[in-house]
Amino acid sequence: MAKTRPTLKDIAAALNLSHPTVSRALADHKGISPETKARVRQTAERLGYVANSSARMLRQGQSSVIGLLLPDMTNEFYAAIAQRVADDCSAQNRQLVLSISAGDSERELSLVRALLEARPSCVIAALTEKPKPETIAYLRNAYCVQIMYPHDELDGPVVTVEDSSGARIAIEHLVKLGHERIGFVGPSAEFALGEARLRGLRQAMRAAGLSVEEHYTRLGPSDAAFGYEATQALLALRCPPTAIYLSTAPLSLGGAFALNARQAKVPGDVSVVVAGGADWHAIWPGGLTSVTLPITELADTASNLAFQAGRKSRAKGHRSVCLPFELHECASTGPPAQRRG
Amino acid sequence: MAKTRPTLKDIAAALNLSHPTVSRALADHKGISPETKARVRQTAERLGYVANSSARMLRQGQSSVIGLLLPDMTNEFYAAIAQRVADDCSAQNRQLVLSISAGDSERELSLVRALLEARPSCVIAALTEKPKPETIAYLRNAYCVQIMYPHDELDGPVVTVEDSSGARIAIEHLVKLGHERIGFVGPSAEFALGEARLRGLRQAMRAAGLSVEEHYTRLGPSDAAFGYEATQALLALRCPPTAIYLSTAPLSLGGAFALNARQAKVPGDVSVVVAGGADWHAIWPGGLTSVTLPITELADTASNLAFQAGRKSRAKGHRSVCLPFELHECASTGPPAQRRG
DNA sequence: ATGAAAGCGCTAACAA
DNA sequence: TTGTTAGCGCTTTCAT
Repeated sequence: MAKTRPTLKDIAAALNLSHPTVSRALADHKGISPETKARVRQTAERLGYVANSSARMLRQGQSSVIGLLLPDMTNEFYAAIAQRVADDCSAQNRQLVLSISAGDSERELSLVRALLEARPSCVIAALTEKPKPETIAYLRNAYCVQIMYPHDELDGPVVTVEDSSGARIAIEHLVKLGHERIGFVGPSAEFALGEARLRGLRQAMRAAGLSVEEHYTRLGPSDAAFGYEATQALLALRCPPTAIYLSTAPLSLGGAFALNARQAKVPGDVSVVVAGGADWHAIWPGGLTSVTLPITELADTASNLAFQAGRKSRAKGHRSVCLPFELHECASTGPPAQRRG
Repeated sequence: MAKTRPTLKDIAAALNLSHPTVSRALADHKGISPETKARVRQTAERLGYVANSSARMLRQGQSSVIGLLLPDMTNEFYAAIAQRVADDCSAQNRQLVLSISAGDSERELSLVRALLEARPSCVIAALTEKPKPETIAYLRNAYCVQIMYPHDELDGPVVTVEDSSGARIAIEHLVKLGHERIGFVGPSAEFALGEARLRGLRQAMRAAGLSVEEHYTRLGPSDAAFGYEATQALLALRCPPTAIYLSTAPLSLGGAFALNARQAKVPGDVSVVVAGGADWHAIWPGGLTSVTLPITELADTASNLAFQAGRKSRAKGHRSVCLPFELHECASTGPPAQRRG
């Protein structure tokens, strides 16, 4: 049976003190004799006293809860965000309340409602694509840091990733190495994210003075099977690209299988830039050059904004941060092979 | 500014009612006129009323919080557990407070302490290998469901996975198909999990009347690089195994790369059983035969035990559940090729 | 240096 | 059907 835990009064009774004195002793207030503090702490320890955050919250009018609303934990990206935010919270003695919307705006509404019952000092939210108006209304009366794809009718701090920068960084890197025939495997515009990434590709290619060739650009669902198939197709072309950019993590894995199956020399036959950092990159000696989401920085930025809730500083215009992707140069990219003839 | 939200009194004042009446109306108690209920609900809606769970908890002496303590969210297995438990919680209108110990028992202690401040009705915990005695002491006075690798000094419900069953199921499946030369790639006993899985292999082989051949058994770190290397080595043997069991998810991925690189026909040249379910299995037409952790069942079992907290039913001896792995037959396993000569 | 009293928002017992 | 009262555990005045 989960026995009811001891309260301040229990400690007070054990020491013939009043419970406010015990409270002040534990909070290390000045004006309590060191000796009393020591006795109180000792007794608290002995009784297994743990403060009741509900009572504290009720009294103080503010809780130590940070709400985190994410669409999906099976996505390694969001899982990494959750991990980092959890780390940040524990470092600041904050409670993390986690809600998973599964991309369902109806569910998101009920989760937000439930979350607000805990009166979180801040909600860090990656909202669904089309949140219900009620959800926005609820969040408007709370302090909310939006991440990833912000809903613009909700003001407050926003931490996003500059979506087009992934392609730009990858392409710039390849162009600098001398590549001109660059293959691109990405999510098609019908799927989430597709459009922005494709736009990034076009911008980067234009900036490099290259044109986006139809047959070098393979768009489809962002899964390993398509990455495999599309990369196979690119490698099988009569005049294959000298470099390939695989623009999402699942596509990268599929693409890696394709390279492997063809026993393509990397970067001898073809240079490769993949998306995301993963364990299996180590299979290639020297690793794979990759473009990654700035997960740690994103999570830390959001956490810090969250922890500022309640301070005056945030009254001055909501800070918005837009982080670029990061390039990690490894052994899978190099100059293109000399053309024959 | 996160304005202070309206309270029951605000609603009561707006309608010339007493706040307990409003409370009962919102809780749909009988003995309140339907008309009043309607008016109250409407006004609550209009004012954006959201209950204060701290006040409710303080009054009722029990919260709707479920604590979830996990070692690592970047591990896809734990991420999937978190996802499912979060789903279960939202279905039951419970709050999920997440804590990540990172395998650090010191940190685990401070997280448990912080968690208990919220007076969770239950803590679902995958404890570190050697929890601090204080951690155990704290949890002893709470209702705690342990998952995965339980600490036996802490009583209460336990939900585990029958570690040796993965190998048993895989081997039995292969033996039934007629295989005798079976390769095994697994985590060595020095690494966590290693021992139990290896024991599972030995049991299964013995049960099948087969002996564990030294050169068919490759043990090392549970990562893709080792899986790749070990599988390559198995395939390169003069007399290679006719089937291979890759016993963890990262090893499976590495092994898949090796099969691919050698252009091994699966299951023609070699049958393969992998561990875990993943997107990339779809690259093989018909998929890969796999042995998976019963993630959903494990999470649901833990959640249900958690939701029972406070009921009398749990007084009767702590229910312990030990779930077996699951076999998913796909196209990567078949009878061994005919021996030559 | 310590105690007494009040009140945060809610619900449950009792009264009307 | 509704109102009154009390109290959960804590912190914060204010008094001693």
